[in-house]
Amino acid sequence: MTHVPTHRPLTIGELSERSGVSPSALHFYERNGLIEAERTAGNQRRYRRDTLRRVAFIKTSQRVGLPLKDIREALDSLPDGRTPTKRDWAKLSLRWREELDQRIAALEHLRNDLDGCIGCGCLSLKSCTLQNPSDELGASGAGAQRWNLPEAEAELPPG
Amino acid sequence: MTHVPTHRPLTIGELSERSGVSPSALHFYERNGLIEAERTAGNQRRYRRDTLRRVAFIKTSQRVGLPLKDIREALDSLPDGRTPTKRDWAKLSLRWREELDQRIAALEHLRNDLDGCIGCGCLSLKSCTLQNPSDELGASGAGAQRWNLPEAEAELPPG
DNA sequence: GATTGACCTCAACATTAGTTGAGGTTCTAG
DNA sequence: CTAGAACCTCAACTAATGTTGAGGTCAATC
Repeated sequence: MTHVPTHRPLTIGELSERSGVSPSALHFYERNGLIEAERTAGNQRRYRRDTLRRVAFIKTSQRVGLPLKDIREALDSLPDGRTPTKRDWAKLSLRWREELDQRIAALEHLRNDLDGCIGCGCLSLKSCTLQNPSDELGASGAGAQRWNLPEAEAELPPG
Repeated sequence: MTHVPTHRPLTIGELSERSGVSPSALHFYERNGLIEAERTAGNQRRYRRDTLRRVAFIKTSQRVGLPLKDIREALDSLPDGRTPTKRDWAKLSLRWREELDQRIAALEHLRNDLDGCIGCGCLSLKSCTLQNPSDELGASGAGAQRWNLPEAEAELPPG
């Protein structure tokens, strides 16, 4: 076996291949403060190996449905070691879990409404539950959620 | 009460107010073939009243997570009466339900994986379940919804 | 020392779902 | 008839999440 120094930093190609994230996306993450890299004398990126874990965290968070902005905040909130440790991950993943729970609950609620409306066909803007989602997510808690819901119910843009 | 003729077509302002969809969005839907309108002599839009139902259908479909493209296809697939009738709605809502089921299942799967990984902290790109999505959200991501945590106010630096 | 693949930056484009604004017209109430 | 609200079109912009390409440099190999 060739001796491959385990601590050698990763090139962008290596990080890309190992993480499954394209180089252009890695550039993008860097521009947006999600990851960082040292540079060689010739200005090429060299990633510390724990960047792999960082990228893994980003990917998982995206799967949960979080926008990069929030993921960045989460990462920024970590003690300055930055890349999530086991302990960090445990904490953050609990938060992610709550988000997931809410998301699932909202979809299940919608499914219920949908079931109630199949065969009804009213789709009434006034009375159909499906058309009046506001109480739904409001009731489901924290007031934190907001999807593409029609907040326009209250107000239309000023003429 | 003033006598308001029930069959008078709707102006865009009326449709907007009654549907909770902004005029600009209605324009947008029209440009994309989701709704249509007749015009007055002076070129203003007049919507048949069943457009309300059509817009309701669009909104609900969006809540399920479908992109407009798919919603348009569904509408286009209807017998030429176009705006979904009760019967149409029953058929389509069954399809929507399947969509929803899949989305929910995918999220639940993810939640399971997340639970399995809390405290594990590996986030290994090779072995962690979380890092190896089995075709879950990746495929169904067409209309993947994003939920914004409202407290997240920080901005990403300009691209 | 030349080649070649990997890398660099910067700008533009892609997609989805719209919003905003400028500049002009129509409709309706008084 | 006129004022003002509502409407029209068209273009440009927003936001998120990147991708693509042009033009040029670096690094490793023959």
